[in-house]
Amino acid sequence: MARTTGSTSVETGQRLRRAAVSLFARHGYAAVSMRQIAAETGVQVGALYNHTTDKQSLLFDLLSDHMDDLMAALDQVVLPADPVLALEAFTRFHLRYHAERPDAVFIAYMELRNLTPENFMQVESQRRAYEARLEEILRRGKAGGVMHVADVKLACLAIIALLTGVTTWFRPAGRLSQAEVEDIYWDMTRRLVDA
Amino acid sequence: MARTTGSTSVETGQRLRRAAVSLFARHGYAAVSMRQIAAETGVQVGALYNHTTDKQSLLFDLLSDHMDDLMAALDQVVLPADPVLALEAFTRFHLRYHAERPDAVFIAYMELRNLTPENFMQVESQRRAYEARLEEILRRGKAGGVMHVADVKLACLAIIALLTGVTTWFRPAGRLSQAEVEDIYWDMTRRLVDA
DNA sequence: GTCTATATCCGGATAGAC
DNA sequence: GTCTATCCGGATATAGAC
Repeated sequence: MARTTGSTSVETGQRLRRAAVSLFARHGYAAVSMRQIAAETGVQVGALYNHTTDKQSLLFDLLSDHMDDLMAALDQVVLPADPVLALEAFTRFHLRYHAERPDAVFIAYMELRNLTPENFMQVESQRRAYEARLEEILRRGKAGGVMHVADVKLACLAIIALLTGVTTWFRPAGRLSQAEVEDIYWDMTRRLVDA
Repeated sequence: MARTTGSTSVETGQRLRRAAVSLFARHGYAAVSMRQIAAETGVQVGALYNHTTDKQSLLFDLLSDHMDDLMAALDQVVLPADPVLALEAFTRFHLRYHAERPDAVFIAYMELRNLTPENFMQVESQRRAYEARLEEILRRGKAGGVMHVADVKLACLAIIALLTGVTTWFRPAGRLSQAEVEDIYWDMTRRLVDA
């Protein structure tokens, strides 16, 4: 189906990526076929290969670009010098950014094992760079005596797990609004480090 | 390869399940073939079907039995009447139980989407029953004024996410021992509810 | 209960016309 | 850039001998 005239390479490429993100999130990378992706994109199978070299590259690009976007978005946030305020800013940013892209977030941590070892290492290092930002905040808070952090690395992992877990159940039409969830989670995060 | 004499149905069935858990955890349900499972089990493909009706049933049985075992193990734990002590007991139980079966835990929350809708509903209800135990503790702690819990449901989900996240990185040979991790996570959990 | 062999289908990826 | 047609390997599951 779907328009063969008027379509540019960029547009089809975008539709392909959106289709892949949606399908991978719902069924998992390994369970989704290139035929399904083609159908969702609105082209025939062969045409996909004008926009990606193979299925693995498609997954890698989605994950790697997601991490790039996440880092770039965090860089736009002005993190206050005060560690507690910085932690609040980080918490709210993380929740909001993830709430806006549930599918991309979901595959970013569910499909890591379907990357080739080289691709996995690359994405892992991007993820560590992101976590390092949080670790730095916790380290400053601990050094300044305004947070109780027994172990910076563990607190970092705990907070990330805590916050990212929201994406597994949050629905905009649910009992709580995004803003309410954000407030409650910031409250819990703050208490977790005793700030 | 593999003994055809001296093997009983039960033994092969156990080996099959162990092989499946290990492979599913490493590569994901959809990415693992029955051939691989057969090789790891030490039998030929056809023999697998004496012990499971199909691949989907195999996954379902693993997940459902895991949830049953988890509930049964929790039932063995004597939860103190005091909510804070009960939360500590729950936290330590959860960490220890999950640390002992990293593979089973991993697939129990990674492979939910590969269940058929009916099977998914069944396992989901088992999972909710487990979470209800934690919710009850938090509800009592809040009612008794010994915990600060803005929202019981969210605190429950947050704590589960926090604790279960440990399985994604914990290795016995790592920087911290199981006991150290347990203490630090109980400390963070306690602070999270301000107990 | 396990084996070998096979039916049947679906997967990723490519070739070549338009 | 997209289409149709196809190669080819590997998937689940079954049949029938031992």
